[in-house]
Amino acid sequence: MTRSDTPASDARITAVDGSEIRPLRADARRNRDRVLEAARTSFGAEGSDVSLDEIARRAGVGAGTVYRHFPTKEALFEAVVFDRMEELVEEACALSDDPDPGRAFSSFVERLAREGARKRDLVEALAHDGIHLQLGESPIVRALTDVLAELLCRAQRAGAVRSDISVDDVMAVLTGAAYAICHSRADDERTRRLLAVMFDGLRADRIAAAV
Amino acid sequence: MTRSDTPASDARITAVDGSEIRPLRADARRNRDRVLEAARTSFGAEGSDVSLDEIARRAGVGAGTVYRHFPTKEALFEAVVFDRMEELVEEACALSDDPDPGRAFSSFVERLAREGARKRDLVEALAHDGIHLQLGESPIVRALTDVLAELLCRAQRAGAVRSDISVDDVMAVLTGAAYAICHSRADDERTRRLLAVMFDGLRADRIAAAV
DNA sequence: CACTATACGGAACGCACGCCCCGTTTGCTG
DNA sequence: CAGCAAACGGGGCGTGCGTTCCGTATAGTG
Repeated sequence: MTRSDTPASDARITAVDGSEIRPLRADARRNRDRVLEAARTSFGAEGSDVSLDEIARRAGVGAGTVYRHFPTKEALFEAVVFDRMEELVEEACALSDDPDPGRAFSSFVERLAREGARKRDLVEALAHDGIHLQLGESPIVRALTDVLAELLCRAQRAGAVRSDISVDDVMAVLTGAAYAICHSRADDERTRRLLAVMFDGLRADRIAAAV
Repeated sequence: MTRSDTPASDARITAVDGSEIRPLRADARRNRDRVLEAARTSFGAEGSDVSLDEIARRAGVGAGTVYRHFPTKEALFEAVVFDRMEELVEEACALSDDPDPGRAFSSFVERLAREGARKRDLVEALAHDGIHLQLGESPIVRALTDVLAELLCRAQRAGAVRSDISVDDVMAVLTGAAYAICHSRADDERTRRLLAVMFDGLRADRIAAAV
């Protein structure tokens, strides 16, 4: 959804640019939500290469209806990704005042990695893979990066995370971890081990000499 | 190439099943090599979603010629990947009798990660992403896994690598690292840092409590 | 209830891609 | 050099997918 926190929360819609738009008709809103939900499921499970007809079918809607709400497949994909990122940013903000910076960082990193491991669209978006997001440097990505940077910086100052890496490095590590988990048919145990390797690699103590 | 170490090393060809086939005509062999070379470049740079016509064009050859040598696009992709893996297995075997098991393991893992970071087909193959390889459990993949297992086991016994992970875990980590590197526009410095994080995570000392 | 703007669905279009076919060319052999 | 099997190339076919269009249905309004 372009705006509005929960589906069908309000009849009024705010476009991306902030301008007010006439409220949608009831059936239109319902269909829009269905499409978005189907898209979340489909893109999450299979990534951006699910066909739009398939999404329309799963939403119980004609293809034309999808295009009335989202000008392009890419726009629909972006909407899904943005929603997910928005949720993540909120969660990260909630962790911002955790008294233990190391724990706050770890919690969020694990959350993001696990989310990415089950939502292929997220990995694609973070890795600039598959559909190319126009707004690769959009406000949401920016917000996510910023809040992660905040958590990282605090964790580094607290001596919980190695000091030689940047936010972008962490994002790359996260992306790789999520990709590895969801593409290696990882069960819970393997997922746990892969995350453990990642976390040990991110820790501050014993920075290894480069090989 | 289905067999034969260097392009145009011999006029005789051995098919996948080991049966002898009449030697190729000179122009056929030359074109076959050109196609394979173009495919290596294309698949390496862009992954499996380069069009076959594009590969044919880069090879200076008609599409029909490609299909005379490789029955399907997938077969061509497999041929490229198999070649790469064969090279890697050879390198790994050469490291097998290194007196320092930890170093041998590290060298190969770094080699594999860096190779994957520059050859998208490899990452796709290892991650079962993109084109689905029929021979996902082919001899070459098996060989690569086995030789890596050997290196890993020795490194673990020597106390250089954490003992709680399996070959499949290491393959997953490698895949993720390669993916992260090639999809984050990583320069040399970032690549070095990402590899450092991976290696630190793989080390034996200080296995962190799971988060 | 009638009327209209709004929204719907799915047939249709254009395009790109994997793959095949066949008239033509070319390397090999006697 | 002649003859033929082998190989070539690129036009063409079928399919799937993103996108558009338009005749039909319906929610909102007075």
